[in-house]
Amino acid sequence: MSKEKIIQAAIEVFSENGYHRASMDEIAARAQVAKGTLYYNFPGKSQLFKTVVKQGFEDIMRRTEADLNSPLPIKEMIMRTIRHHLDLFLESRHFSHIVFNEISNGIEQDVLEELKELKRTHIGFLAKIIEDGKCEENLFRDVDANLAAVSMIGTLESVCNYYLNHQEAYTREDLEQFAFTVITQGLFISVE
Amino acid sequence: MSKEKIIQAAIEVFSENGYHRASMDEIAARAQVAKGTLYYNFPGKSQLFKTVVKQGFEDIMRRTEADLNSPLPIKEMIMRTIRHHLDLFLESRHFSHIVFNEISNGIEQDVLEELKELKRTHIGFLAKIIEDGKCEENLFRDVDANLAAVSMIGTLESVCNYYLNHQEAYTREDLEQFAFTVITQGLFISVE
Amino acid sequence: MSKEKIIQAAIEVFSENGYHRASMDEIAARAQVAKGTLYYNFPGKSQLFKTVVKQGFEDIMRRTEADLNSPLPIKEMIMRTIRHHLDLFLESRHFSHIVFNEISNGIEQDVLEELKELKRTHIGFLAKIIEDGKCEENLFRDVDANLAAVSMIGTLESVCNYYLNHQEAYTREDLEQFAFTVITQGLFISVE
Amino acid sequence: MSKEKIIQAAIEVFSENGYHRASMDEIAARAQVAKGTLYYNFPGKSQLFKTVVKQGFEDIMRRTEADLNSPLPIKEMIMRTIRHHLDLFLESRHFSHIVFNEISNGIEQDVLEELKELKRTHIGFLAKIIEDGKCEENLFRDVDANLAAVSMIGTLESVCNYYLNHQEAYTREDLEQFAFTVITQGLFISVE
DNA sequence: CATGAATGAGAATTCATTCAT
DNA sequence: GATGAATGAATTCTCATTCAT
Repeated sequence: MSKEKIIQAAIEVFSENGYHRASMDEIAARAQVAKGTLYYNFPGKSQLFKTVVKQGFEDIMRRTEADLNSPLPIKEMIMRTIRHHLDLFLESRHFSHIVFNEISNGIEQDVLEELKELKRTHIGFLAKIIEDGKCEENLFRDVDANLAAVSMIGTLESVCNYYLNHQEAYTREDLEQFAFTVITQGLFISVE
Repeated sequence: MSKEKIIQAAIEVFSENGYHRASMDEIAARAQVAKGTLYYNFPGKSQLFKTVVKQGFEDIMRRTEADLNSPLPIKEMIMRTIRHHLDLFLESRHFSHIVFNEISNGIEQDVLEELKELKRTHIGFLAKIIEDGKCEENLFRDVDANLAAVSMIGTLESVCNYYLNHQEAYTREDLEQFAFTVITQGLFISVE
Repeated sequence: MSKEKIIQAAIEVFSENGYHRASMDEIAARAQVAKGTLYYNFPGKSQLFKTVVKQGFEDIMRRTEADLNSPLPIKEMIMRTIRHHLDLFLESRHFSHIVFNEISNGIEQDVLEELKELKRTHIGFLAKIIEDGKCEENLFRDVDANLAAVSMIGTLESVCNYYLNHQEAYTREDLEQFAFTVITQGLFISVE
Repeated sequence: MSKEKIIQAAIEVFSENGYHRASMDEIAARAQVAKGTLYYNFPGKSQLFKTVVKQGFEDIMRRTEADLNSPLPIKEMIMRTIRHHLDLFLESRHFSHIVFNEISNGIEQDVLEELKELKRTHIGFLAKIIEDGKCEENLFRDVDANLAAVSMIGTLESVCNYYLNHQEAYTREDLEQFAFTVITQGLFISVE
């Protein structure tokens, strides 16, 4: 059906170009529908973008959640969470960038609000994993869980971006290992 | 003189809107010069952007360097580096975002190349601080210094972004403390 | 439909102003369509120009060819060819000028190449008429047919241009007669 | 002095680009003077253009006249006239094109009038050579001398243009010979 | 449901010209 | 005489959106 084709095309185009550089023309072309069809299915560019972003967030949360169903040690949970986020970030670099960062630019206020809400949900989702970990195994440092979630996302996104430009220097496993280490243990060897 | 006024206006406008949303019209208006004056002083939008970004990078590196030239313990150096980056990020939120993330979107190829070079320089600058620290005090974990630099930037930017939307919940000192902790020690309390 | 209206308007505007003085705004206004419609139908100014020129060339060749179908004495064929070219040149003075001369200025290289090709085709078309004449009636001097074609066009265009500025002094018939004489017999009465 | 440098630069730039594509910036750069200096010496672009065109006309007329002041047979006079015009046309292809054709486009009315006057003078100059020939040797056909002059210019310009694009196929001598033949005797071998 | 022709507001860029020094 | 920074009108082109079919 058109709607699904459009969303897939939109994911591609937004991912490759960012919100502003992405054009409805190209999305339509990529989806192999007429431009009018875009507007038949979505009220406008920003709404289409919202749908795409929403799907991305839901996707990563669903994937992560599914993988965390069975009771696992915290370390393993964090490792898996990192892995799922790396997957998403490496699949569609710009998309993740948009999702986590570009939400602010030139989008209608109301859509913007919804996007921020989605972002909050995602941060909350990660924060909850962290909070749960705190209670269960007393492994986490007593820091604000939201900030912790946010810093984790920032690290992952930034590191992925660098990796994508220097793939010759690292393997995907290096990346995972590095991310896990730096997120959980930081840069210093030990602090009294 | 016009050139300086334009750069200041451009910093503002690019910071507030990102590269694509920023219009030469608004930059000219903000700088209180005619649109032609922009093109008299800069070959085009992307070149102006490059100038602005360059200035930002040089600024933060100069500031940081100036503050680090006396011999200091590593911890203090990292703390100050973090502080300077937070300063920049909080001063011009979108600007830092652009500088560290948006460098990829729809900018002329040649300018893009120069921007990437600037970015590499900055990463190298941070990596060097980390490398030096490794040698001198044996405090750093043996991780890749470039990835370490990149992850640090990612954390700081992401955390700043969150902070700017939740200023009521945290103080600037909270932020600094959190960033320092999470960057140097990670989220976990102890590791065997 | 828009496309045809635009081409007609473009012929007018290009004819009256030449390529560079012609503005897309005016073409749009003359065609009574929005500016965007121009760009919906043609990729840009130079492509629109190319279309217009192409149509002009095809037009004159078609008209001439149609009139030369039946077997005619060479003299009559040349006369008719001259007549058709005068028609075109007098109809749209600048257009013909552009077509035959302005092809060189500030047009994208690829479009320019196509225009030159069109011009070559037209020269070849005239040269063929001349070549055929040579064989059939042994009337033509043994000169290079391409140069002959080119000099014929030059004479006609130049003479038309002058005529358009001095219409009070000559009739259209004078013009035709003069062109025929000077092209076929030259300025001198007789040469041994 | 500046004035002369500017004129030389202007000749070059107008020749290479035509009136509209030529920019005052480039003329200034080519003349190695500041842009203001152009306007100090000439009231504006069109006036500068007029000066340049005037100089071109005067130049060719002077050269031709100098070469024709000894008594010569008509044929030789025509040959020399053709030769001088070919010289000019081949030296600065676009310039001659401008001089003989582009004078009409988007130039201020008053300057345009002066340019037309210059053109008329040149046509008159050629027409006079033809008229004189008529009287003296009774060699010329009894055609309008102005039209004859104009058609001669058209032939020469058109043929030069073609030659410049096909230099591999003809020599300069071929060109001269062809031009002389076609102008004086036309394309047909004999007429009853 | 779907189309695609048409729109028009807005953006970047060019360039002849002015003017204070 | 000469300069060059500054101007702003004009120009090409883009693209989200609308609407009749």
